[in-house]
Amino acid sequence: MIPPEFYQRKNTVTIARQLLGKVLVTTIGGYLTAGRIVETEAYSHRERGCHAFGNRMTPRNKVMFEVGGHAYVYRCYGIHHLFNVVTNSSGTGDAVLIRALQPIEGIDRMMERAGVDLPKRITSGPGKLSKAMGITQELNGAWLQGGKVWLEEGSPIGRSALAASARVGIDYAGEDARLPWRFTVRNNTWVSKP
DNA sequence: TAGAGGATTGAT
DNA sequence: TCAATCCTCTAC
Repeated sequence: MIPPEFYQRKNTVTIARQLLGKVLVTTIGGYLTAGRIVETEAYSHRERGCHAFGNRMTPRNKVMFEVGGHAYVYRCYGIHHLFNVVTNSSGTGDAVLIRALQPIEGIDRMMERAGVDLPKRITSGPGKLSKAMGITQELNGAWLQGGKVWLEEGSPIGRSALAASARVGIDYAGEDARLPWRFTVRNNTWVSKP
């Protein structure tokens, strides 16, 4: 299990990069499901793409201001749940969005939850991967050290296999939308299509 | 308290 | 290209 210190470092962008290759595990509903992280996005309170921009705290995003190592889950477009890992120190407001996984354990269960019949369709985006893993807003604020959800060490991603690009779906962030803070595993089938 | 809009998805 | 769908935030 990855210790709290991993999440509590200052540089959220570095954490987002290092999360690639690690394994997200949930035991929701009594079923073990796990997937290797192949796509992440960093969000810092210093830029407009982030819910916590300008240290703005609301009932929705208050978990982002907890100390690194918590889960931040929120509903988007009234339909989808998005799963984030809170980073940095208490009161900062940084997080990393998990956008795509390569299924490892419980693939049948994940397909059933997502309502699809092809493994490839399970995690083709942040909304669907949350559904497949059983992640709901009940996990908002969960401590990522066992219990229902946590991360494990996986296979590290080599420098040549790592790609950085602009983040998705935050046009409203203006200049900040162009920051190369989306990290993917190059040529990996499971990375979401833009 | 009303109104606008969103870190998405899948069908057209 | 666009609707689904509902919670959250902002302004009045």
